[in-house]
Amino acid sequence: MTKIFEKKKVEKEDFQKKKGVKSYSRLRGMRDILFDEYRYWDLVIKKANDLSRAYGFKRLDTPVLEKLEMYERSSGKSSDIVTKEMYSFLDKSGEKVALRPEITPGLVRAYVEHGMFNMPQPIKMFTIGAAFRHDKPQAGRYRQFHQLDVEMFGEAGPVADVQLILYAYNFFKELQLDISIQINSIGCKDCRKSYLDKLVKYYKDRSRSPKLCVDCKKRIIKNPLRLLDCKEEVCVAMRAEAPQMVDSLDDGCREHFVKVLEYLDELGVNYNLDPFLVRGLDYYNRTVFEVVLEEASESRQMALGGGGRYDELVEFMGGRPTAACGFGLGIERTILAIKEKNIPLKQEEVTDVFIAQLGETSKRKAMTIFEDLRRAGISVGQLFAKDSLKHQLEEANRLGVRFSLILGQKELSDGTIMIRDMESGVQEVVDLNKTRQEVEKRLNIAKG
RNA sequence: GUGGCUAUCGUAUAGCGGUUAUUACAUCGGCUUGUGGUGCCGAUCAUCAGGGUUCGAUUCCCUGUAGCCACCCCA
Repeated sequence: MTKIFEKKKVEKEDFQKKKGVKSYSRLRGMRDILFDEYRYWDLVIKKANDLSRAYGFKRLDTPVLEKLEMYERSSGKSSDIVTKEMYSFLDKSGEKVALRPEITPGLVRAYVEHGMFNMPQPIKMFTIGAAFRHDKPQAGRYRQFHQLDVEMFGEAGPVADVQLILYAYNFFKELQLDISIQINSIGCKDCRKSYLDKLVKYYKDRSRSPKLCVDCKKRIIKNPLRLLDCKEEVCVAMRAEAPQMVDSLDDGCREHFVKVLEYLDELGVNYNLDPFLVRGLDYYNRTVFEVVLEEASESRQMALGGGGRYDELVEFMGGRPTAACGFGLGIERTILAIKEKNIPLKQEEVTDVFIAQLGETSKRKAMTIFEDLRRAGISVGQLFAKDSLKHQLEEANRLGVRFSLILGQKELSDGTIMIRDMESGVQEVVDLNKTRQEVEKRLNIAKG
């Protein structure tokens, strides 16, 4: 290290020590959402609001912090999300609480707690908010991430499933992303039971079970359904011959699933039947689906969203037996996909006119004019914090305004104000009392 | 949680045992003390942290941290 360098470094450290300060950085897997990023957020949130309105879903937000027990019960005490990834801790009163690892349970809780079964069914709701999982971070995967969550309670028929899938489908399509829907039915608790017996029997066969990977040897006992989505080569090969859930559906479940698919065909929704699709949460039954990006070019193959039916969950969470279904989709992942596809964003909001001031008295007057123009619906830029005209016009230029108003001592004493055309550089002096009219006149001409 | 790759000004980068650590954009100042956009001049700003090897480390090694990639899982 050179001497100069060393000296500088020591100075910096000394400075920090003397002041008693240090700098901090974000926690791992956490992100700040900066100004430019918000342009994407606005786009996505607007699409969510528009579609929710169109399909009749209303917004409902619940707290990010809830009782730990609630997630253990709903998402499943054995699920990875609950056992390995949840941020849970004791609060100051000693209560076991958790930051939500997913959003659905909170919405179910709200449905039950507010007695929504007494309202006209179905109840259709959506929420946009943060969820937390202590995962190992990667692109599109953060410890605090945001989901759009859409749920429908009190409708058992296939139209409910279809409307949700359609919502998800249109959401991505209208954001110009090429996605496909992976869909499957995992039956109800009755027919799934007999299916699982068949499945376990298949895998326990002496010709197969010794070859299974380590994880699958556990799965066969703990959660046999998950045998199906193992990525190990041997296990993938083995599952080709395995009995499929769709063949074991009972009459009710089969009829339901067939109807869902018929509707989707009718509506022209591009879907893939995936007999091995199972989801990571315990509460699903019948229809399950995932949204994946079509682009084969990207090696990254992350689900943008997923959901399904959970007809038992409301009762399981202490409510009246209520059929329900829903889905969640990742905001960050959606934005990542939009960025990777280079989908152009709308231009930022334009500012119509800038007001510059020179000197204390004109600053006061300029602030009043700013308010007048603002109330008249004109979008006005300003930099009252700086006094030099140079700085102010620089800012005006950054904002891309068509006209700048300049108010100095001279204008103020004459009762006038200067209007500068930023393209031509032509400046005119007009009556201060007619500022608004003069601005409006010029803006109208400029806009044609 | 497991394995791999990476880490230089705000951003994007060059250098790879001895340099005044490169360049561009951005930022700030000046040319122009009441005038922006293009021009010219100048300035500020970085080797992720800690240890080791070495006469000497930004460069090599180890550990930590963070990001990325694959897996696990999922959004």
